[in-house]
Amino acid sequence: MTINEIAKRANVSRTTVSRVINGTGYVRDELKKRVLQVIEETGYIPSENAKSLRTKKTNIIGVILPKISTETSSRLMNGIDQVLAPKGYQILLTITNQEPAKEIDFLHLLKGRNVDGIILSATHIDEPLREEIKKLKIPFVMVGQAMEGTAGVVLDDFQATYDLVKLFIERGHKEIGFIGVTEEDRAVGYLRKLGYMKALKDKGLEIKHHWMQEGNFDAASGFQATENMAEEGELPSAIIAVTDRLAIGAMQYAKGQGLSIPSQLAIAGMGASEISTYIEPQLTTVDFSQVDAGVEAASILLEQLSGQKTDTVTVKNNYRILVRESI
Amino acid sequence: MTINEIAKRANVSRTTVSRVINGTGYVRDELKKRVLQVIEETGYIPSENAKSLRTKKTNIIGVILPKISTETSSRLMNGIDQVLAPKGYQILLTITNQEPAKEIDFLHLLKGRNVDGIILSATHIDEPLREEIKKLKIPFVMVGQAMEGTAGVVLDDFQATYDLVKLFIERGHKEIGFIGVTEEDRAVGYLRKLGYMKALKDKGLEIKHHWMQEGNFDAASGFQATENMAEEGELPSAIIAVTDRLAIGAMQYAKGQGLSIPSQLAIAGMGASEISTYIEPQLTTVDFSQVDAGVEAASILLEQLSGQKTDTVTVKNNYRILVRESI
DNA sequence: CATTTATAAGGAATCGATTCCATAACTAAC
DNA sequence: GTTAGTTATGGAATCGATTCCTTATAAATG
Repeated sequence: MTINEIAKRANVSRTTVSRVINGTGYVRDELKKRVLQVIEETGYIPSENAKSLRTKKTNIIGVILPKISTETSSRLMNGIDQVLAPKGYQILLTITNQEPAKEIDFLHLLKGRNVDGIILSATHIDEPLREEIKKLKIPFVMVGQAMEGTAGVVLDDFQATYDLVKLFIERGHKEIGFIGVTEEDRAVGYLRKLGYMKALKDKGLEIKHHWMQEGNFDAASGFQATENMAEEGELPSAIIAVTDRLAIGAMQYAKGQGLSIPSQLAIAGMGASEISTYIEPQLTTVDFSQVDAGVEAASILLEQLSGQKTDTVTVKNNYRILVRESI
Repeated sequence: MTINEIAKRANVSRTTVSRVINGTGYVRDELKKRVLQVIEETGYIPSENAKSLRTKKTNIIGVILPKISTETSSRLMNGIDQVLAPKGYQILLTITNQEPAKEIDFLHLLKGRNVDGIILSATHIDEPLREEIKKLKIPFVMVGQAMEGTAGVVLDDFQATYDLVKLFIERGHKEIGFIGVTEEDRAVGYLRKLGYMKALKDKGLEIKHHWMQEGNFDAASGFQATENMAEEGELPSAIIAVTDRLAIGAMQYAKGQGLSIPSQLAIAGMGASEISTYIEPQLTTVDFSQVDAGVEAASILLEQLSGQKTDTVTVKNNYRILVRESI
């Protein structure tokens, strides 16, 4: 079924059919009825493809995510969709599975698909990627990472960690351990570590090497990291982990050793995962409100789409420390 | 930048440029080089849009999900993407937010976008939807729900629940409570309840009315449901909840009452959520392997895409009961 | 009554690709 | 030396819509 077919059946020109569908221009009531009738009968659905070839608007937004099965990503998507769907935009989803090269591939691919805009959730960002982004020339918003001259929503990983450490210090802790991840992950690995170190330094506390451990992203490595701390010297009185899962691993270790939380070992995570509310004791964590970040990113994109110059807007998304039983 | 522009700059016809890009037909090496050079210089990316208008293939698969921020959905997406991405397909994602009317809207929308195929994860399915699916005429796979004459991947909610109850009975339990959800959710609400009741009946156990409670999808309602059981009579010796969160609510109630799990109250959930492994005691649950379901659904779709007649294939996805500390 | 102006509808160009068809030159075969 | 096959290229149609332009009638204005 094409517009030509409809035109023929309704005995009008395809121009008229187009007018009826889009409600533009003048069409006699009688013809309009006839056309609508035929459309109804045939179940005709206009080809968005052909339409957007002519109008140069696809109503599709490309989204590039590092992973899909994480609370971070799905919350972000949730926020993005909340804003985009009511405006009639669909989401073309691409997932890099953390492979850096794919980010550039997908940028090309999305451009080739003539998407109206792109939202990129990047875990790291290097020079080639920066280059590609600069030559994009279509509405673009980056989330999770800042980039000069590009609109973005950043989560203040540095400050959040800083504040979390400060909270511990204000509560009297002087020995604060840290379980991080690889610095290749700029936000979670690098910036959070920096926030931790800066806070200790500012408050005149010693940074002990064995109190800084590194895990990957699962609970087992949080357990291991805590064990390492204990074996390489004394356990601190408090531990901050850069993800909730790592924190839960630390909790498991503490429980296994018969240490009471928080009196003998205070523990905090980051990310406000669902688990953090169900674990016992309930885990203190930082909520980066990823949903809001998605909403914000999509909103900025919509502004760009409507022609406003918001290229260099960088919004810092709010975080909240959720103080719960574990500290 | 269009193919015409490239043709002009390379001083060849657009036909030749097309041949170079697609590696079809005959092109002199010299010309090929010249064209590639120009493409490189200009950063030209062919319009998939124009391409698919002509070729009638978009390499896009539409996916309709009830929600995005659930482990079920993101696991499913994970599986789908694993299969589709390597084959060069992109995913156009639409989210109904549980609004039934949107399923039909999105079906139309996706068809209008000329997607090559559609995967629908439906929570319920009524006559209008059935009608729409029948007139689709493009490769289509349904997951989570079976439908006559349509390819699909189903999770055997009935049998899984049946088996879970059977397991309890084999372990000596004679008083088994059930926390369900609204029957409007056919799989989680209706089928699981049926499985529970059938198992009790088959084993000659009494179905006590107050042992069958209904919650929504959060832990609080699981807590509430368990409290109701206790207040309306005696607590059973075991409780099966249709989601892990409900089960966790039940656990919270039990802990609050000083009941030891599993000796005084055995508890099992369903869904194999991440939390289930971290909660204490670790929750016994049913893993429906949603990732596999996604893989399976995408694979069936690929078969249809390659022209095979797999319209009526319905694959039952395997489930596994994960026996852990809570029973 | 002549001349705008609003209403109404269609013809044809256009968007950016692919692909069928025609043509030409060169090589190989009988 | 004609015929057939291979290599090489471009012209033009096509996909399914939108939109500019033209034309025709009817109503309104001076």
